[in-house]
Amino acid sequence: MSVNDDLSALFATFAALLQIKGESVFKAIAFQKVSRLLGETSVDLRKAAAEGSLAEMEGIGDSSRKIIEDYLANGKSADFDSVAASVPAGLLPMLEIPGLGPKTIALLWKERNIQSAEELSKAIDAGKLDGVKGIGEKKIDQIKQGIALRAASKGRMGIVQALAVAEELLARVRKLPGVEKAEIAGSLRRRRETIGDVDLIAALKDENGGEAVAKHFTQFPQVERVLGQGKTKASILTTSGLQVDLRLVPMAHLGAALQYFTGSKEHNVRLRSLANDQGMTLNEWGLYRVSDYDKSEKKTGEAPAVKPVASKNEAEIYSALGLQTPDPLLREDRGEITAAADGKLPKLIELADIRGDLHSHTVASDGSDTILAMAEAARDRGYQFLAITDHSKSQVIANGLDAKRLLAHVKEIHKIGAQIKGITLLAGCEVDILSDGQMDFENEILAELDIVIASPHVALRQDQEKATQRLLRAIENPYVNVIGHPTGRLIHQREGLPLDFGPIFKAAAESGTAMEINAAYPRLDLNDVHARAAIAAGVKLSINTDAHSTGGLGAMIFGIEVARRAWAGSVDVINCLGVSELKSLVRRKRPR
DNA sequence: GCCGTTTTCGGCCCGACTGTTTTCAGTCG
Repeated sequence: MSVNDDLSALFATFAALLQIKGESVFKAIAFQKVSRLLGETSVDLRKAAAEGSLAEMEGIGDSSRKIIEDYLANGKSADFDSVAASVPAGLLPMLEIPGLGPKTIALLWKERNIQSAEELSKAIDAGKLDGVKGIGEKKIDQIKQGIALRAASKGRMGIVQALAVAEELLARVRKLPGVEKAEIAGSLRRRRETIGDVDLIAALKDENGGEAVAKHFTQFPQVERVLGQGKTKASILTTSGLQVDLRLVPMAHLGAALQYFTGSKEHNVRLRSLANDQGMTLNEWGLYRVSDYDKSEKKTGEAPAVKPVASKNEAEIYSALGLQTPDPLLREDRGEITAAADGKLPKLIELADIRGDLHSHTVASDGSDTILAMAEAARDRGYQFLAITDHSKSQVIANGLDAKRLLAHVKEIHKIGAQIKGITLLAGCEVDILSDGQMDFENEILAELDIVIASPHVALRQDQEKATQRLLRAIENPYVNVIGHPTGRLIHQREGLPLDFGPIFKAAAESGTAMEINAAYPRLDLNDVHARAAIAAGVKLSINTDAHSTGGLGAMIFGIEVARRAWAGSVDVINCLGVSELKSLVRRKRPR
């Protein structure tokens, strides 16, 4: 964990503590914002504090600045510690129980001295919650279910798995008789790397047909448990442990619902605030003039009885607010609304811009297909080139190639490349970056290759200083063209190297070394935030699948989506170059 | 706690749903 991550976590916990203590919700929200800001920024907080530029970051005021400075100087925050000491630590995880919020947690603590989820379960079973004011039989039941639900749902699911579940359900929803149109919304539509729950939106053929559609939905074979069901919404837990909410709206309001439920929450808050500035109000039904809206009759679950400024599709809503429509993947309140207002949203990279994959494996190391099979599969995808990059000798477990085998492999790749039509094969290697930054092969060997990917595979628990120096040394090697999966992280499994990206991106930009977005789940490494910082530093990206079979080449789309979330255009990605441009890129870095 | 091209004080996004209540509080997304 970097110091940025540590501080981000500290502010998130601080916000939760304030909520439970019942302090101003705005104070808690302010700290939540600081937490998000620190988690996503590429600014090195240690440097920013030293230069006195902390206060320049929007959202960080005097109090937050002092907490950060205190933490940097002393390894802890006195403000935080004194608040933390006044609230039992066991209360914080209770916030994860659905249906249980800070007010109820505080109430149970004060009235019944309940200090953890375990104590809460016991108290419910022993009937000790009877007689607490504001907590009735149903509420107790709801809490009980919430505890069971938290145990049943497995937390956040990886995007690849969640997408598969969601698309299967979406196909079924689209076939239901009452449904005109249906789409995925929520964080899955934004393609976040992990998904808490899935939001589906369905437009009804008949406004009153919601109940029937909801009923069908709850009877799908994927349903493990029904969490709720009405005429505008149904909620289920799937057999795979994923919560899926289906929203049912009239066709005329589909755009507004899609916008609203795609979010993110922060994007929507900023957008609605912008609407207010312009005398309008935005909600899940549409964009309305405040003067009209205030006069309208509003019934719960029905569209307001007044003509909206916009509601049919997302584009007309953004347009009415004077904005370009940001791609769903950009809607994270990371500057997209300001850019949209200035007409400066980037032209994002697309799958069709990709001309080849620069990182793949064959049976020579730990892949399962031959050079020829991989080449044909790449050609079938319309690629102009494919780099074969099997592992180097240190990767014994992956049957890594020693120098002799590698040189024979290079010959073989070139031989097959000369025979096959319609695609250029590049003979490369995924060379291990050893723990001190040395390459797993001598430069004389690397010089025989068309392209070199250098990746960290071992010693992934190094401290920031060591890990950063290690990658810097690799970047400075004239034969290294791409740093593969730079952090080595595995989502949900491994943190990866705690790199200081500032100097790394600077060195990569100056030397003409690309940084990889490894498209294979659970790598997705670099992630969206770091990839965006890389682009800002002038670094070129390389999006690769790290395919270990012909099927693995299909993961490219997930790398593209990370790149889009990083605001990347095709000019930022070397996989969009032609073969000769690519070769001259490699040549430029090498000694003459 | 943070912010300001109407503000250095007074706001801070919005609606649905649920439960415990007779008019509202809490939770959620």
